[in-house]
Amino acid sequence: MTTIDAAGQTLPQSSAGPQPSAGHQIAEQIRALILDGRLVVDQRLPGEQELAARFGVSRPTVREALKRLAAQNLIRTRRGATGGNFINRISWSEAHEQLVTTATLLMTMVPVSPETVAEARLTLMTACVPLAVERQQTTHLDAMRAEVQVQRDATTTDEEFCASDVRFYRAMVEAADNPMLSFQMAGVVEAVQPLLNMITYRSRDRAEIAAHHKRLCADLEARDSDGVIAALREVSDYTAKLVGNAGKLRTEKRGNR
Amino acid sequence: MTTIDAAGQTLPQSSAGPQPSAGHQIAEQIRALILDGRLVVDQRLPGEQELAARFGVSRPTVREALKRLAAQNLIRTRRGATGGNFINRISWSEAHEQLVTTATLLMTMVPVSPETVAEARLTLMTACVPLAVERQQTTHLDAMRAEVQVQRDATTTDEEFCASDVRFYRAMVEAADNPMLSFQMAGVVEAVQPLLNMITYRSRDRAEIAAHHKRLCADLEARDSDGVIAALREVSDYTAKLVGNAGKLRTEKRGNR
DNA sequence: GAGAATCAAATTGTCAAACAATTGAATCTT
DNA sequence: AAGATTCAATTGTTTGACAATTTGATTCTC
Repeated sequence: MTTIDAAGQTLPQSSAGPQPSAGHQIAEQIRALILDGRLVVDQRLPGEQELAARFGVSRPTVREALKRLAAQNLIRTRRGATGGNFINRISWSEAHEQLVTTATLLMTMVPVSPETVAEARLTLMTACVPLAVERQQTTHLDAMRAEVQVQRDATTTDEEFCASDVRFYRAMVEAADNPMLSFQMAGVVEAVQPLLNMITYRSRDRAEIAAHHKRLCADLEARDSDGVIAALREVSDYTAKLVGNAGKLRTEKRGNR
Repeated sequence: MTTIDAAGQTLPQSSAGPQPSAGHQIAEQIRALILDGRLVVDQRLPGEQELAARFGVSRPTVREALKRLAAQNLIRTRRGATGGNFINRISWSEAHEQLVTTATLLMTMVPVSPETVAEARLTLMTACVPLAVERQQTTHLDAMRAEVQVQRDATTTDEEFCASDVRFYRAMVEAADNPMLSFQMAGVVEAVQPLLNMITYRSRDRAEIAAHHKRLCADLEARDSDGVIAALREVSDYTAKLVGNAGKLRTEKRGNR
C-alpha cells in the first residue's frame, strides 16, 4: 500500500530552536496530507505498526501522532478486525464546538477589553440583520419571543437568563438561514455573548434588556432592518455602559490596594 | 501537590456506545479544568509519572492524553530539569490558525454551496465597512492599493493574484482596528476567500476585479460607507455569476455521463 | 441447507521497564 | 568571581508483551 507519502528523509534539521518531537512532526506531515486533500475522507491510514515502520519510529510514538490528529477531529479510530484510523469528515457540530472552544480560550487568555469584544459583537450581529429580516420564519420569531418571556420572568435565575440570552441571539442568527454564516457567528453567539453576560449580570436591569429584545422581535416581524439594528445598538450601548461601570469599579479597587 | 482533581471514580459507565479510551477521558477531564479556569495559565501540571499514578494508568496512556491537549494548544511541554507540561496561554496567531484550519476543513468536507459561502462572505465583510471607513489609516489604504497594483499587473500569476486578493481583504479588515473582529473574520478572509478564488480563478476577468478593488479603495478613502459596500456587492455579484457558470458546467458534464 | 455458536485473526488499547536526550541548577575548579 | 563540570529531574523513545474489541470464517446443530 502506498496510501501516504512517508518519504522519511533524514534532513539535516537546520538548527532553529528545539527540535519538535517525532510525534509532532509525524502528525504535521499527515495533517498536511489531509488539508491538501491528498488523503480523502473515509480513507484508512495504514496500521500503527506499518506507520511505525514507515516513519522509522516505535508504535507509541506513532500513536502520539495519531492522538494529536484525533484531538483535532482529523481522524477517527475504530478497533477490531476491520478497524484502523480513518480520515474523518468533520461535522458542523464538531467544527462549531472547536470554534467556540478557541474563541472562549482566546478571550479568557489574551488581554482584550470588553469594549473591543462588545464592538465586535455588535458589528457582526448587525451584519446578520438584513438576511434575518428577509428570511425570518415564524419558528424563529416564536423561539425568540419564548426567550423574551423567560427573560421577563422574575423567577428566572441569573444563569438561566444568560442561557436564554444566548438562545435568543442564536435564533436570530439562525433566522438568516445560512449555515456558513451561523458557523462564522458561533464565536460571537456562544463565546462573546456569554463572556459579556458574565461581566454584566450582576448590575444589569433584566427588564430593560427584555424590553429591547421585545422591540427587536417586533421590528424583525415587521421586516424593519433599521429598527432591528437600532434595537441591537441600544442593547449594546446599555451593555457598554455596564461594562464601563464594572471597569471603573475594578480600577478603583485596584487603586485601593 | 493537589493541583488537579483526579477523583478517578470508577463510575458504572452507562452503556452508550463504545467506551472512549482512557487517554481520551483523561484529556477531557484536564481540558474541562482548563476551560473552567481552575487551572490557570502557566501553571505546571504534575509530572507524567505522577499523573499516571493519580489516574491509575500507565505513562504512555497519560502521554497520549497530554499530546491531545498539546494538539489543541491547551498545554505546552518543556523538557529538562525544570520542564513539564504547562497550561498554555493561547496566542492570537495560534487561535487564528486554529480557526482557519477548522473553517477550511469544514468547507472542503461538508456539502455547502458556493452561493451560501459567498453570501456569508459578503454579509460579514459588509459588517466591517463602517468601522473600517471610520478608522482607516494611510497604512491600510497603501497596503490595499499596493495589492491592486499587483492585481493589475499582467505578469502576476494566478496563484499570486489569489494571495494578493486575500491580502487585500485582510488589510481592509485590519483597517477596522478591532482585533476581536479580525479574529472572527479570519475564517472569511483566510478560508472562504481562498475557496472562492479556487472556484473562479479560471474564468474570471482579473481587470474587472482590480477595477472594483480600486473603486473600493477610493470610497474607503472618501469615507463613503455606502460606496464601499456597493463595491463589495459588485465584486460579490460578479463572483456569484462565475460560480453559477462553474456550477452549470459541472452539472452539464455530470449530465453527459 | 439455514441458522446459531464458536473460534481465529486483525487491530487498537494498555502496561511495564528501561534508556536517551535535554535542561537547569548545583558544585567544583581556577 | 567566572567559567567549566557534574548531577538530577523531566520528557522523548524504544521494546515487548498482553488485553479488549470487532469482524469474518468455520463448525456445529437442527
